[in-house]
Order: sequence, then C-alpha cells, then structure tokens
Amino acid sequence: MSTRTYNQSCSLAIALDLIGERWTWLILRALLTGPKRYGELVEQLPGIGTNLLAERLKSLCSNGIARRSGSGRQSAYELTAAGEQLRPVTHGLICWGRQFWDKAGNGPVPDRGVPPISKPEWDMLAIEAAFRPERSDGVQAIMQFTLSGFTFHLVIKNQECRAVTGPCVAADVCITSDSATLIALGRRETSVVNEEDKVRLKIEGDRQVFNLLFELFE
Amino acid sequence: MSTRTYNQSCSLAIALDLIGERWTWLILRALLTGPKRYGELVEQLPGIGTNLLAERLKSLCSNGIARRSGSGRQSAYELTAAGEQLRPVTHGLICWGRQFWDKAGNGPVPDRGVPPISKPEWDMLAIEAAFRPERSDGVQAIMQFTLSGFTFHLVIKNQECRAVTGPCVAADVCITSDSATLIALGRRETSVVNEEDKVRLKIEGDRQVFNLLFELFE
DNA sequence: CTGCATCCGCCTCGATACTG
DNA sequence: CAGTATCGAGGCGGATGCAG
Repeated sequence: MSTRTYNQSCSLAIALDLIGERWTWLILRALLTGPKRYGELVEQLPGIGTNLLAERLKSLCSNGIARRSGSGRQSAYELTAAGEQLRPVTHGLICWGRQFWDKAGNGPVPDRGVPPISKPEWDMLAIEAAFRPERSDGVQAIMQFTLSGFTFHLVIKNQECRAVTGPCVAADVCITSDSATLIALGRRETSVVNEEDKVRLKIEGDRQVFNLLFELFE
Repeated sequence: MSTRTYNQSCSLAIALDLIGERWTWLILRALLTGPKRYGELVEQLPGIGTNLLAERLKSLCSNGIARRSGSGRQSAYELTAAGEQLRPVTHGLICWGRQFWDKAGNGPVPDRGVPPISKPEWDMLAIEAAFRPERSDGVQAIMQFTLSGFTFHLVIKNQECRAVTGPCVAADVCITSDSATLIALGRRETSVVNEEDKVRLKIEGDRQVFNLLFELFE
C-alpha cells in the first residue's frame, strides 16, 4: 500500500508513478476497448493476482484515470477522459513493440518453453494502432471481425478508426479468421486466395471494403 | 536474472516486457538527450540502485534498444534506431503526465513530506514534448537555455524541435532562468517583465525568437 | 456467483560495501 | 569511474476465504 514513487518533478516520472507499475498498462489496454467488469478483466489478464488487480483499479480510480460505472449488479470499470487520452500513446507503444515480434509471436524475452498466450481482444487495439489516418481521407466503412470466435467491429470515419466489441448489423464486410492469419496477410507472407482455400479466412460482403485493410493499415 | 515476462502475443505486452520495468523508461529519458556515461546516468536517476542500472542497461543493449558507444576510457551508452523511435511515444506520455502536476511540482502520488526532486536535464524532453509542429511552418531558430546553471539548446527546423546538451554559438537567443519560472510563464501565471524584474529571467539576443516559446509550445 | 481481502513464499528492488 | 556482491524490505503471484 506504500505505492513507491519516483518523487520527481518530471511529467514522465509522474506518468510512470501513475501507470508505470506492473500490469497497470495492460489493465488500460482492456479498458480502452470499452468498460469491463472485474471478472472480464481477470480473464483478459492471465496471471494477474486478483488482489493486485483490485489494488490497481483502486489506484486508477483515485487518480482520475478510471471510474466505476453502473452500480451493484451491473457495475463495471471504465476510463475517464484522462484515461482515454492514453489511447494515442498506447497506439504508439503498440506500433513500437511490433518490430520485436518473431514469426512465432514471441517477444525477445519469452518464458522458457512456455508458448505465449494470445487473446483476440488484444487484436482490437493492435488494429486500431496500425491504422494510418493520413491514407483514409474521405473513407467511411464498418468492418466486422470474428477472430477465433470473438467478434468486434471497426468503425472508420473522419480519418479515425475505432474498434468496438460485439457485432454490427451495419457492417460493410464481415471477416472470419484468426489473428495469426491476419498478421501473415499483413506481412504479405500469404495471399487472400490461399487463406480462403485453407478455410482460415472467410469474407462476406463488400470485398472492396475488405481491401481497405491493405490500404489503410500497416 | 529471470526477467519476469507477461508472455503474451501482444505488441503492448512485449513492449512492456522490454521497457516496462521500474526505472527503465527513465533511463531512456536520459538517453533521449544524447549518449550518457554510466556515472551521468546514476546522477540523473536519483535513488536507482547501481546494480539495477547495470542490469537494465545490459537488458536494453541485448534487446537492441541501446548500445555501448566509444570504448574503454570514453565508453558511454546511446540509443539505437529502435530506441530512438521511442521519442514520440515518450513525448506523448510526457504531455499526458503534465495534467497531473500541481502548482508545487508534485504528482498525485508524492512521497510523504519529501519535496520532489528536480533536474534541469529533465526539462529538455519536456520542452521537446510541448512543441507543436503544426504551428511552426517555415520557422527556423536556435534557442539556448541555461536553467539553474545547466545549459542546452533547442534546434527548431523543418517543423521539428530537438533539444541538445550544451551551449550553441549560433543561438538566436539565450535564456537564463529556471524551470519553475518557465512553467509559470507557460501557464500565464506571471509575465516576462515581472520575471525579468525579479531577475528570475534573463533574455539575451532576439526577443522575437524568445516569443516563439509562447507561439510554438503549449 | 461475482468482487474483492487476506495470507504466504518468492523474487525484485534499493542501499551500501566492495573490486578492477 | 564503472560496475559487481550482498542483504534486508517490500511488491508480486497464487491460493484461499468471505461477504453481498
């Protein structure tokens, strides 16, 4: 409960006092895709101690970065405006981290032998981060993804891209696949036809909109 | 030496495995203002254990984020291209952290009673982060700062702003002050005349260039 | 059943002392 | 000057307990 601090008059040190401790930024990753209940957070943060999660949430709330929404039965945690402002920074960090992936999805510091964990929820922010607004002038589209059974959709509008949990009836195209296949496609290590043949990729709807994936994202 | 890892196939988690541990980002803060020797790093990171610094540096080097430059007598640590790419992300985090300052320079998680530490070196990145490139079209200038005895200069060119340690003979304006005064000026809590009267601010050279501080920075 | 609080073993951290 | 060695304190991870 002592909450170690750098105690420096420096914006960076203060920011790190607030969100620099272990797990905190990953909690924000989860909250950046919408409000989450305590149990959902536990699920999206494999290995976190439940006590630690509770403490981090308390700290985020008392510092005005998150808050509790709803009440009793439906209570959940959501970001405040200050928390929401971390979205572009998080995108930047995600873009930076991409270069350290190897083909197997490992970082340079893998657990000995243990294969890395993967959750389709994490791809939501990764896709948002890969969006290049400067290429999207005048583009408006909704793309729905179902990756390994998890469904979300991307709203592209006003040179912004936002990932939202759940399906969307107004989607221009629905893509059913998994994150590994999408990554391989993005890296041009395979082709759309090939992946459709192998049933790792299904495209329903406007294939022109699907092709935006290659034009607007990197 | 076990280097705990999140072990997730997620760019953000991988990035945090690399630079998310305690002190690491503050080491990068120091290296983002130029190569530093071991002793200089210790000096700019009050409270870090020397063993921890050594371990972090080893880890940064082995992951291709920093490297040793020079040799033997003159050896120092500097960022690689991958490390340098963290500059905009760090600027973003600094901008985000600014809102949590109180008037006294404390963050929301201050050490009980202990006044926060301040080093003019930290202001270099803070000023860089406050630079708004979109306002600087066609502007080219060099501003030299001496804050609490520490001198650096700002090179503004091509809609970019870069802080460099040490003086610059080609500076358009030389500013002698301290960071608290500059912050108060930026917040419009005081005026240039007032601070010059009280000898907390000295401006030598082109005052027009000095005024760029209010136009190009926030 | 969800949302935490408590407890405990271990590992990281922080400070100091020491060495090439 | 540039680290390495050591050791106590505390944060972290996992299991369990408990209240609404």
